[in-house]
Amino acid sequence: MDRTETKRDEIIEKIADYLLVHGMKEASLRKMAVAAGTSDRMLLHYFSDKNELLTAALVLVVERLVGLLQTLRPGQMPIHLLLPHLAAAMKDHHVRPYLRLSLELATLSSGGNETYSPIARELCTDFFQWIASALQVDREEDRLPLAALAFALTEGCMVLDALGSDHIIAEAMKGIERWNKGTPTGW
Amino acid sequence: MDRTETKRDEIIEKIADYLLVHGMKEASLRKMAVAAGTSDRMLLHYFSDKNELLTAALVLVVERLVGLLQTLRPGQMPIHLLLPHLAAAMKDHHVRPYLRLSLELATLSSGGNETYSPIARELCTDFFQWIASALQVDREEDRLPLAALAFALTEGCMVLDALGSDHIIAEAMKGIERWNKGTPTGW
DNA sequence: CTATGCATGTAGCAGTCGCTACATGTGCTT
DNA sequence: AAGCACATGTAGCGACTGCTACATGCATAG
Repeated sequence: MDRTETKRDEIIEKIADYLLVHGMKEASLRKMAVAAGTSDRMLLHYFSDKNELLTAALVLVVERLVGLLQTLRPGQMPIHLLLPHLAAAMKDHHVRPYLRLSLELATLSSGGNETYSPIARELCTDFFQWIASALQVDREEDRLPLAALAFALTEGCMVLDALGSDHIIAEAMKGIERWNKGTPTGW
Repeated sequence: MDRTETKRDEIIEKIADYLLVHGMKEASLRKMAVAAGTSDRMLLHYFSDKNELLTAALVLVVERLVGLLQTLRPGQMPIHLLLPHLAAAMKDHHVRPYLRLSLELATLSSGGNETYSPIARELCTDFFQWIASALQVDREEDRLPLAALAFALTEGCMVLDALGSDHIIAEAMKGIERWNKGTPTGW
């Protein structure tokens, strides 16, 4: 492989590391250069601009997530068991950085920055597919709706977690139990 | 009231407007000064620093949200009806800015900035209480857990909305129907 | 050995940021 | 009318941002 290509890839790896730890907010060229063991000057030598660098690094982040989720693939389980499993995964220090980063990217999107929203969507789609594949359902037609439900709930818990509102998360988990014991009369 | 106090309050009102439209990312002293019809110089005359200004404005945002939610208080309804109601509220152009801002504040918190996390928590607590009060339950002990569940789900939908993943939101809504028709055998 | 091309360092530009020093104006009190 | 406190304008500092111009290295091909 081209020496230039190799160097590029090394840089991308280190920037991906950096982004997962420090997030987009800390991603200035100078800081990333230090993290990659080079200079801002060199980052712009290997990449045409900051945008291209970040895009390449975020694509790698997505690839890493896919790999990580494959190693974590749990046996299929019904949704009322899967949800607490997901809430726990949110705290897992392997998974958490990806969720934190996707939250940050979602916020950027929400703020009008459309640069990275395709990548952010892909991050989320991967999570979604993973949940869908881990879901045990009676009728196959229920898989996607219930997976979407579980995913939305997980994202919500992530926001609450970011706020440090752990007590609301705990209440929500109790809510799942109530829901599972579902008293159809009341609803 | 003190003239200074009056001027301060005027500024706070306009900054709150600005934050709800443009978010924290666009909240530089110079930009906010233009929005408030004054100069950055004057903002720092009425407030000791940017932090104090933003805190005051965000407190007002919280107060406004409380008022807004009171006017929107729907009749109590069971959770399977409330959830689509909440998903719709998320798109409402009165409510949406508050959700967007709380998402941004949550992301800031998640990134280590603890300056505004108390205010962000309060924003969320207010939403949570509002949902709890709008919930119709058989057993009073189910109110908080189910409200927390509904709230987490709403926050999750907000993230998906920020990403433009409307199709996943739609799936999640279908998932709620499935859940409501709950086939206990499968779960 | 020389020449060409890539790698890298140094320095700096133009912009934004939060914040401040200094001066001027303006209106109220005595 | 004089003086004083507050209001406001102008200008700028030092730090950071993305990015670039210019020069020097070094290595490999002819």
